Amino acid sequence: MRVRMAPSPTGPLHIGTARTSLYNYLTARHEGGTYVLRIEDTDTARSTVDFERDIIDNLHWLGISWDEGPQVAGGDDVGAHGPYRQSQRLERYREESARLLESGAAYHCWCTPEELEAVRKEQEARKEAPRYNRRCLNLSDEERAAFAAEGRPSVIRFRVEAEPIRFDDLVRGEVEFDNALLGDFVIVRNDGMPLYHFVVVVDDEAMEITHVIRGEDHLSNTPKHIALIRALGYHEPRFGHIPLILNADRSKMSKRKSQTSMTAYREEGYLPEAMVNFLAFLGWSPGTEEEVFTLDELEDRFELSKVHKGGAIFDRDRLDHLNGVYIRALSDEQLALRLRGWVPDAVRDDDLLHLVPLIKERLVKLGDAPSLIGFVWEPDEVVASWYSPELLHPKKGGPPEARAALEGALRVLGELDDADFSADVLEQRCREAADDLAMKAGDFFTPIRVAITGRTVSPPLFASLEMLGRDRSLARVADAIEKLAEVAA
RNA sequence: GCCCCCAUCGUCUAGAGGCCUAGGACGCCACCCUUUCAAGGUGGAGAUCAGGGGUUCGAAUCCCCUUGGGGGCACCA
Repeated sequence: MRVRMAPSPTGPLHIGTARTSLYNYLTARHEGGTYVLRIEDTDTARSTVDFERDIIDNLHWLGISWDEGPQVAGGDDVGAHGPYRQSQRLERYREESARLLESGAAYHCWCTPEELEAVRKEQEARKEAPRYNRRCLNLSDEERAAFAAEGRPSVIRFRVEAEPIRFDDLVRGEVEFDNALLGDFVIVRNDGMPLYHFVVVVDDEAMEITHVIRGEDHLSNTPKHIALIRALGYHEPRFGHIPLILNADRSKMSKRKSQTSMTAYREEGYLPEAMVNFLAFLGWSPGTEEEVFTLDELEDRFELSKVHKGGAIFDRDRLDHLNGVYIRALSDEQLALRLRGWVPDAVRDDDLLHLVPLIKERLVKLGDAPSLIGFVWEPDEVVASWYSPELLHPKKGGPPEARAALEGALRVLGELDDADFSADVLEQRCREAADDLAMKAGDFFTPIRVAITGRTVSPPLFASLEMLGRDRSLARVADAIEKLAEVAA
């Protein structure tokens, strides 16, 4: 079995492309097949090497690897079926279109876009299917020669036979189309660049692809491909059309309505293993109630035959949940390592490691870390700017209660030396202080929490104090008291 | 407009004729734990299986129709 993914570098890696790539990858691995990456860059106007890099890097990031094709953006090919970039295969396409021309399966067409548009309008007015009227197929030799002599550029059209096309789709079963409804479509543009439907067929043959697994949006294009395959005398691969990933309104997932670029999710701090797990379950399930799977396990369990037919909405809540599951499953050391990019360089590795237990179970995405523990490395003024004096008030209480708690804290913290400034001791002393003041523990802690972290929601208070250290903690409590006073004045 | 595909809680899904008075997960709501928030635990609301016809002793599961949704019909991929 040989399968492939064929992204077009006309944009960053799309969630849908990633999922299709994943399904291909899993199928190849599960069946012991070969996986090929082909870059479909015939749209020279929109393709860039930067997009190619985004696609390849993100695929690697997800843990998807391939046996043939470029491994690095702009890099050399690996594999015996290259080149793997369509822009480097132009000669082959030219030869194959020449064969089609010669056999009469394709013909030159000189119609201008304006002429085509006029015909289309007429057909619409008559409620006919809009398709090419074959004017150029029926040209006399003299007319043809005249156009050619004129030097007018021409496209090459494939002559579609009026016949039913039937195939057994790997996920949908028997599907039948009537090619009599199809018009003769263009396979080579008038500037000589071959078009998608044509190159995809040429390449799949050249790369000996046996199973074409792609999005359902290609289902109705398949009869075109099969017609082309037959005209060229190629081997017909099996086709499998997987369901689409949908926007919240059930339309095909799009940039307009959803965040579709993998890079964006990566930058928010989703883990690749969570993304893979999530994507795999959008349209597939093992048929059991298990739902947390590593890539390895997916390779083992994935079966194309269990892929669904209906589309699935991309549900961020579910992704978030899974991401949390994977984050919590990481060791402190592993999580600290992953967090490195989200935390300032000034924060030392061993400090970061100590911070990890404070946030591990409240992290949804890695990118949430700064808002949770930023108070540790941000300067006092910055943290103070995060809150207004009213936030210092305990739930049931106002400025007097806040002041009492903060002054109590100032005294308690001041009594401890650096060696005793640990979460355990801190908690014990603060509880005693709360008792002395006849305050509920929670009411006593709230003003301190806000003074220290700048927020009403934070990691556990005493561990936070310990991380901050005696001097900075005292300074922040003092700042808070001052802030309270300013309002009173 | 034409062609094709699809249809189980809000969402992802289990379900391949009797195990289904439809199960799980996310989300939501309560309660417990608790210094906040999470995490965790317990419980709950939530689907007449889109609707209607068949087939069958028996249908979420098979067939047909309707409805709804989606995709495709480019000198984009």
